[in-house]
Amino acid sequence: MKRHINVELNSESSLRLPAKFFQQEALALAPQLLGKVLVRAFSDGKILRQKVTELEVYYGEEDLACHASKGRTLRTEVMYAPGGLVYVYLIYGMYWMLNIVTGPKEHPQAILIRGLEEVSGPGRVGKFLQLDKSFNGEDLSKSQRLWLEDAPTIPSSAITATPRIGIDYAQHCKEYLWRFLWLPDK
DNA sequence: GTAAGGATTGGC
DNA sequence: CCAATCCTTACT
Repeated sequence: MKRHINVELNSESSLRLPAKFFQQEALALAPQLLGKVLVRAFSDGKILRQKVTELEVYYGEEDLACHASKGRTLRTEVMYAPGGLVYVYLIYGMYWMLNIVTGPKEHPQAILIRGLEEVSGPGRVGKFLQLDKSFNGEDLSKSQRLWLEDAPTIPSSAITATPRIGIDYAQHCKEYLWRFLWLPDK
């Protein structure tokens, strides 16, 4: 008798993090997101899996470094959606930045994925995952090409917080310790 | 319509 | 140090 051994198929894995996980407030979610597995599946069957090692929080219209500080525009609209969607935008005309929208509806906030196990730098992350404009608004709880899977929580002793990178214009907000790094050997 | 500048990177 | 490269925004 034939048995059902292929219960856990790629994108249908029970490990996939649900929308609810991403609907926590960004600053509470950030340390939990470190160590989670980012998965990118291609139409030819190839799959990339990398743990998240570095990220930054962009929180609310009051945060001068957050794109939502410019108000609600076509570009920032996705950040006003409930957590679990992806915010992708082009910077310096060449790099696609991967952000995860967090928090409840109408509370603009997102987490920028700056580094993976074998990929350093947010521009390189986008290139590695072959992201483009079509990923903006992608639903991580349903997508067949990009999602996150659960993994053990990183102990706080292995997490370092620093100011965010490249936001010198953000006045007092540039001092916030909203960049989080997972340093496994610390 | 037009111009300025950016959540970056790599090369000189 | 600075060019690459183009989208979004804020002006006129």
